Amino acid sequence: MPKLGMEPKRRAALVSAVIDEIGETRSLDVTVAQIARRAGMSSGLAHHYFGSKEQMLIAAMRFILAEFSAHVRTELASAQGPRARLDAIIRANFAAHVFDPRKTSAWLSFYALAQSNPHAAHLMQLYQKRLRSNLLFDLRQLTARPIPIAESLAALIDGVYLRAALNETGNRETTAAQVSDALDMFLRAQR
Amino acid sequence: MPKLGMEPKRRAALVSAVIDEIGETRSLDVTVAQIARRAGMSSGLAHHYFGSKEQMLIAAMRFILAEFSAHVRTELASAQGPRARLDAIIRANFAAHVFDPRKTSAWLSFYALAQSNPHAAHLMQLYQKRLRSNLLFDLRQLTARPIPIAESLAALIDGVYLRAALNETGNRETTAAQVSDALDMFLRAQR
Amino acid sequence: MPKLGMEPKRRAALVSAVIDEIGETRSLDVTVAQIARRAGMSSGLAHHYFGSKEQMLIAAMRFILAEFSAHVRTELASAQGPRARLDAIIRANFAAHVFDPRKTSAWLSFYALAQSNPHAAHLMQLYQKRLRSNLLFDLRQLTARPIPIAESLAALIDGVYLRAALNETGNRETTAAQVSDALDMFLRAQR
Amino acid sequence: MPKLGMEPKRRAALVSAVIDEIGETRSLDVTVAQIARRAGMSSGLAHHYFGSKEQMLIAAMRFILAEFSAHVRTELASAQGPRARLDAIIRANFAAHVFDPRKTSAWLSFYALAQSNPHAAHLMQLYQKRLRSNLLFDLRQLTARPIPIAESLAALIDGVYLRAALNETGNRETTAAQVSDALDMFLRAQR
DNA sequence: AATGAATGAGGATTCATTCAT
DNA sequence: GATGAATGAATCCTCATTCAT
Repeated sequence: MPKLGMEPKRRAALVSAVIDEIGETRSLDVTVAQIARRAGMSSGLAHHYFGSKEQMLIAAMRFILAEFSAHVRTELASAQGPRARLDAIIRANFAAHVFDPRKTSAWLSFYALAQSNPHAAHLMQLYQKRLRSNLLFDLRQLTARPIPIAESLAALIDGVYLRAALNETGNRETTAAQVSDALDMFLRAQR
Repeated sequence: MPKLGMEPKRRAALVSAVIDEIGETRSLDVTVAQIARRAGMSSGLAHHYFGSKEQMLIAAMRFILAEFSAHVRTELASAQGPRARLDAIIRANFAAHVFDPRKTSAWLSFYALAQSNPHAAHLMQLYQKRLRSNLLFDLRQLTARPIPIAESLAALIDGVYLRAALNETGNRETTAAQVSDALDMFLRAQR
Repeated sequence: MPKLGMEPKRRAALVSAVIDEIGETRSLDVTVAQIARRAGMSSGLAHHYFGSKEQMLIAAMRFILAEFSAHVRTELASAQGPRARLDAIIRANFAAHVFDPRKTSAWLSFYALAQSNPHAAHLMQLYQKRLRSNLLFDLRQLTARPIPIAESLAALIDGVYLRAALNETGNRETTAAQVSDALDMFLRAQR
Repeated sequence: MPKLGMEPKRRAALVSAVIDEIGETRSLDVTVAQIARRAGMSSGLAHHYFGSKEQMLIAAMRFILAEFSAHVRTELASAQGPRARLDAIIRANFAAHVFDPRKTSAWLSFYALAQSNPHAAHLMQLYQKRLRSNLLFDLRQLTARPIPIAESLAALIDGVYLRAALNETGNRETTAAQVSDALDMFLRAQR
């Protein structure tokens, strides 16, 4: 059974299985056995690749974050001008794959995990810093008080995401528009 | 040793212990034994009063919610006019005892729990509905489009709270002011 | 099922089960489940009382040591004069219950354990110190060079015990006599 | 990479790794993976050469025994007369490489293993028989009662070694002298 | 009411061994 | 020969829950 170059595939399958499993149970109370079974391998192999359950969870979190970052970059690439770029960021935050119930469920669980797990906390801070600096970069060109707006906007994005994750209404278009509108208000109020 | 009228005290001690324990471990991974010990009784007695661990968690969540609601009412009682009342609500959301790390930690954990536990989900919805209707009541007197503003404001409050819970910066005055400012922007933009 | 005052009984039953189990498998590779079953309880309860498997092993070692010490004291109590006391000590080291295959097997395993386990090492040192000081006390009255004789005698006792444990010849009378004879030679040589 | 004549080297490397690993962990709780890694090969290859972990342990024990035997022969070769030969044997038992903590640690672990493992028991008996017959051969020329002295001397050697293994005092010169002195006493007492 | 003894299922992790390549 | 992927049984330990007293 052992094949060459299986490691990346196995790891990817496990990370995906972690997200699926969290999405299905809607909690972090998933067992390594469940994850491994879903990924089509034994629990022993899962440990062989990740060392511990915690590492699997962190890898899943990292994956979601990386995927999200990639999406932000893609959206930004095709945006013209600071206001359009801000909309691109907002859109990325509420894109289909980010809003996928499996992902929102995982993300919300990771918020809780970040309270007690240093690795998760670190990743969460990374996400927050990136969002903040992305927002600041464009806001600086649009307003004289970019910092409070960036912070409010970041909080708003997280808050909207949080509520959406909990209610699973999933009205994505509305959601992104709602945040974009709020941004308009912030900007107009500064004038 | 059985005394009359102990039940309310025992239940209160347990609820308090649940919150303390969650606050200390910063997660829901607390054991009934830990909770009971902290509350000064045996784990058997804890079960006697609550039937299950889940009920203890729900009771703790309910307690936090009730305490918060009471605080909102108190703040509202001394507020004059719709704008002042909105500030009262905002203030209540970031009051010392609500912002207490033990409470934010518990609240964030409950967010995660609400995904998989129907009782927790129900309480969470209750909280959200109350906040929404409280905001709407006053916003209706200040703007022609109260609903989107209420929703954005609610999301902002939750987002700010979420970020605070994670970062434990705990700069409460700033936080409340930040949200109040955002509200001003929302209102001004509507004019 | 829970009864009052069960703890001492349970602990004693577990300690005895540990020794029996080690004696039967003739190694430390015994499982908590086996021990608990032999002691007539669940593995959970075994952990409840001892916290860990290691603690159970240490408790068993401590028990054997205590039992041995008590026996030495008993033998010493009825011995008259230094030479007779030394014989009493030697006799105690090869008494029936000490020479019980279950005990020798456990003791030999503990020798190995003492290499890597600090608690076991500590108990082993305790045993060695006691033996040494017991021997020295009487040797001081019989010879001008008590220390080397005490050390040789202690090593001889341990060596004879070790060989007996391995070979299970169990010729106890011969064994004790052999050591006593050696002691005579040591003493005569000093004169 | 397969080279001719690698087998003896691989086996030697593994045997050496077993001893090092036991010496380092001071217990038999070493994994095949650790051993193989230390020997610079995969765990699969280790099995290929030895078939099982048990065989590796036995091979290590056999190696130590063979090395020791060779050393005894060397020492004996340069000894003149029975008393000197006995000293040679004693010296060999406490020679630097035999007294090496890695070796004493392994040897003590093998004592424990010999209780439950027939192969280990067999090797242990082999060692004991050889020591006994070596001692007897020369004692016969020095005393009328060679057997009890041989047995006491063997026990003394093992006991001293055991204590040294546990305490790691490693005062080799003293140790050998102590045993040689004891032998003198035994012999003098017989006269 | 109150205790804490008792259970036993469940879960993470380890590891010798096998085997496809 | 050589690798290391893969398995899965085994084991320690935890913990919610029950229940005799």
